[in-house]
Amino acid sequence: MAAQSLYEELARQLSAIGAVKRGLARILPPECPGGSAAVLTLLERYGEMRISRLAELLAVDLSVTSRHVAHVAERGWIERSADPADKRSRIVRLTPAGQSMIDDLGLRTTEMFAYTLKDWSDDEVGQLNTMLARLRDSFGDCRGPVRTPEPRALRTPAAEARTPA
Amino acid sequence: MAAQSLYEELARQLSAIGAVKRGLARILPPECPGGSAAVLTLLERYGEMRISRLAELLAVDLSVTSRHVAHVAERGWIERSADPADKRSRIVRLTPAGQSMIDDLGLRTTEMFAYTLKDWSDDEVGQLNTMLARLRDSFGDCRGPVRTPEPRALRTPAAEARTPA
DNA sequence: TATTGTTATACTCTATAACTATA
DNA sequence: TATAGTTATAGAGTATAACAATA
Repeated sequence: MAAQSLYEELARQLSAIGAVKRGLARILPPECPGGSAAVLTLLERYGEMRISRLAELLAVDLSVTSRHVAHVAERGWIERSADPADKRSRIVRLTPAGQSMIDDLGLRTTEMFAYTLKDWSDDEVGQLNTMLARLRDSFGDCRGPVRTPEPRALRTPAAEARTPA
Repeated sequence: MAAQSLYEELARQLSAIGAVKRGLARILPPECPGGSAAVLTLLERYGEMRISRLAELLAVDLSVTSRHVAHVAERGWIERSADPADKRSRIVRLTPAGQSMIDDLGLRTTEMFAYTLKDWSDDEVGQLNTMLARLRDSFGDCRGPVRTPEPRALRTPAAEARTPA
């Protein structure tokens, strides 16, 4: 629990951090926009998974994830196979071409940050990563029909959406 | 200059922080989406200014800023007056109604963060703010046709956009 | 009846380009 | 010729709702 001015400043910082995200997006290959890159990166990190799990990790709606997955699959970077345990589900898995794309993405990202963050130490970048991860965690997903009709109503809602496991 | 894995992790964190931004956007009044809120907030913080300066502070294109400004002006939250020093420019200024909206935004934001970040200390929120500001600063704007063909070209650009006071 | 995934539709934010009016 | 601002157009990302197939 911090002071109001700190919260308002945080809101400003988050709003402005979009410029950094756009800078990062600008170095991506035209065929592989941000949503596609996010899908590939998560599959590399966590291995094959169902699309619904991908949606949880991306923290976006399943419908959005389905579109990203379709885009990536059309380019041969992933495979979708039936889930033997549940015929409604499909398992998504990286292909060698997808791995190549990920390697390319890693090179681009690293080059960008190596230049822009050249005066940051490992420890400082690590701290930022840690705090961003904690922010996401604290924020949970906070989705669902909250809509803040009267701000006080915010106290109750959907913390349940954050217990996936 | 940090390790590659830290940079890739940072890219992931930035990608995922979108969920937090969307959570924040979800509590805004329907008439006042994120772009409008950003305009109002900057005018409160830095006072009246030209639209081009607003664009620098928002770190988006002037055309985008023009649209946000038009949206906000239509609702009576700001006034646009001619700049006596340069007839091409227009000076943008908050109205009392705009100030009221800002107060409402501040309440919503604070209530949201007070709930989601209730286990963060003032110092921790402050540290996150500081690091985000530094990240933006290090990143500069990195817009324009750089495309990082040779990173050294990046050294020159607009750090002047960040000397508001 | 609930869940997985797909698709259609709509909205926000953004950039580029073309245009005007000044400088 | 260059800059400030506007507008039109296009693209990426997202959410909601309706739907099909399966649980």
